[in-house]
Amino acid sequence: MEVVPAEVNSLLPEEIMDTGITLVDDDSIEAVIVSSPIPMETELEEIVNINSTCDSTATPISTEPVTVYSNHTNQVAVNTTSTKADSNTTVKPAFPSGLHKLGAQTPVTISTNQIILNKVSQTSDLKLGNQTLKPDGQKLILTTLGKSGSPIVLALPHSQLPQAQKVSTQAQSGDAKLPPQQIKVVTIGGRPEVKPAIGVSALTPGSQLISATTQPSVVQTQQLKTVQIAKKPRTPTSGPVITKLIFAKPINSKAVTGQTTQGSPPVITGRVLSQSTPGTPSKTITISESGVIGSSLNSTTQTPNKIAISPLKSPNKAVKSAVQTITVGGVSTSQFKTIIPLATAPNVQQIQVPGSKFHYVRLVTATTASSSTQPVSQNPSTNTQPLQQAKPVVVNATPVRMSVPIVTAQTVKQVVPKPINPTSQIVTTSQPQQRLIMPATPLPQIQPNLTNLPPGTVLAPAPGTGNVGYAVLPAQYVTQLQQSSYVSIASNSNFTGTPGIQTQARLPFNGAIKCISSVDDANNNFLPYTILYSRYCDCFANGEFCNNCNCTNCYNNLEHENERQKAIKACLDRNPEAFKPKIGKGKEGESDRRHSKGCNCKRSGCLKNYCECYEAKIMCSSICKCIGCKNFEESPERKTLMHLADAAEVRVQQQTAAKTKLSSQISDLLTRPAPALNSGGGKLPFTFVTKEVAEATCNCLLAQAEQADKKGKSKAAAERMILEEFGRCLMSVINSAGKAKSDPCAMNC
DNA sequence: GAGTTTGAAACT
DNA sequence: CAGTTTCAAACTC
Repeated sequence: MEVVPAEVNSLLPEEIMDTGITLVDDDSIEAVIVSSPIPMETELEEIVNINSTCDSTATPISTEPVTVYSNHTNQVAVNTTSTKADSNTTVKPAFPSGLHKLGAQTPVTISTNQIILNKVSQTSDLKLGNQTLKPDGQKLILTTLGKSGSPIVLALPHSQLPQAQKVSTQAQSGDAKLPPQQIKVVTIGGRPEVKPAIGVSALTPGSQLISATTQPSVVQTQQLKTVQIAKKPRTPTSGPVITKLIFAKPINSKAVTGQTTQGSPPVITGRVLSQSTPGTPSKTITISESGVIGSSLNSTTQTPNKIAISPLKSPNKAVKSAVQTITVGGVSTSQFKTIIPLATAPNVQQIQVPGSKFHYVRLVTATTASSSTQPVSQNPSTNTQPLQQAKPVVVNATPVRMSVPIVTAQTVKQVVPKPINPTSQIVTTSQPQQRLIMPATPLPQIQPNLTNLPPGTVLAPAPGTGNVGYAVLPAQYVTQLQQSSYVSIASNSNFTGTPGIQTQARLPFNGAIKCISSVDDANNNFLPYTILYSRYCDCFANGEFCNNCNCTNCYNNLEHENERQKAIKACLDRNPEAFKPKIGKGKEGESDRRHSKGCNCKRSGCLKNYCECYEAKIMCSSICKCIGCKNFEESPERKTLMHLADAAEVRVQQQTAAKTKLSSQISDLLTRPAPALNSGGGKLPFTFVTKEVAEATCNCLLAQAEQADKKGKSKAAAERMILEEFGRCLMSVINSAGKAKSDPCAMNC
């Protein structure tokens, strides 16, 4: 069983979507540890535990420390030291120089920082843009799409090498719990300031190193995180299980204030992890790294259905977004999302769960279901390797068929307590609105009763009950995943922008409508990024992938990441400020917030939502070029509008309160026993409004009307007379009711 | 829900 | 920089 530790998800969308997150000292980079093919997903620690418990001696562990170092000649060399005959791989930075200028001067370097880890099973070289990947028998190839001046450092410090090897040795001795052919890893750097092999932190024993180091003096240090995909011994019948892992990680941060920080480091924005096993198609691990768009991070904001890829959302938009944050070890991080290794050639099927607000997806693979998945140990106490990772919860579901009512994630996590580093503990306090459950192994059916499982939850089969496990992950990933299933390495090789992907746009699952972008011209030629994405697409403008947008020919997705990156670059070329928040902090003495460019309204008087200032609930400033602006402090129109708005709001509140009260009273009345007319005590006034009383009252009112008419009273005066008469009638009724209460015969007499 | 208005962004 | 075009959101009916 393979699992992507939920912790990995801390790098994923939400975190990045945050509009106000301030890049503090670290930005995290996760090392990805991929061990070989496994049917199920689970976190390493747990896997280790499992292995030690269930099969501690059966599986010799060999780790494959990967040493990656970068030199300053813009080459990233990946040295892999493993018990296997791995050879070195040299990867040249791929990105053309054209991209380089972005990073330095433009905070946004989304397009410039991608790292693709290809696990190469092929003998031929891969070419990605300017990069040439030489498998050399290596299992992983690290490529960087980053700026040529920004070497990506995948370095295992020389000082660490022995240790890593030692670990490997220990593992082989049977002591370790890691399965054979473990990992490879991968750390991603790619910042300009990154320098080779500095300050690499050693992972816990059994972990492999993968580190990205940054310049020590650099404020933004990168934090390592690891993704481990444990490899279990394969049974003769086992088939390849994991096909791809896709992590889409948006870029960190958008500054609410609009202030930009200098030299914001690139952040991993997305990854596609895949794994190849002998006899199976090669799989790739793609890790894209994007730059932070000159924004400071100080809060975490997430739009549920969007996959954020950059901190571009304007503050006012961000306000609308649901904020999902979790605190991990005192550090606020985004909620994790986990993408689980999928079976090869996954066939994703949506599952509707009645009553559940989550979407589930069933993944059915074509591979044999009898694979090598081993029952997961449920004895966490045997886990002696506290990895600094969050762990997916492994649930020992009864003869697992995920059809069984499963404990909620929270419960599950309690069930599987595990000593972990506090900083890596996953605390899920809020859930995305969509979840996906994906079987780690082929399964004929899912009987969904799996609500409330947080992303990252791994449902493992009970021992001896089969090979099916599930993991919960956000729906958008599945959408992306599904799309990406069409993408092969070949498509990835289109990094140069070759018009290879064309017209194959696929509608999202629920496909909606928006972002209609052309892909072909009349000659059926590929139209490059300039029109790939509608500049009017909010998702794109906000640095998000489209998801459930109803787009037509939408390229704003993971599958078309290359084109998308180009589009981003194009936008930035046109306007370096394109993705910066429109609402920023004003000058000294001005209001706290103001539009960065100012509005240009002509007809709306800046008092409608057409005006970006008004929409942001700020007043126009000196930089606005609006005509007939009424959106200033002393504007009577504005004040009137504000008063009206306030009054309307108050009215709504009052109405709501009145309705609530009335509803409560009616409910109360209905629940009371019917008043006994002869009880002498429970009579209510309305019980005295008989037909006769009503007729008499109406006669009185008519009489008043006639009298007013005779006297030549005005309409208003007549109405007043009638109302006064009506009041007297009501008083009479009430008085009669009061008397009747004290004297039951009063009304009858 | 369809049609109109509006202004941002792109284009020339 | 200014005028025009395109587009999606806001608005109106």
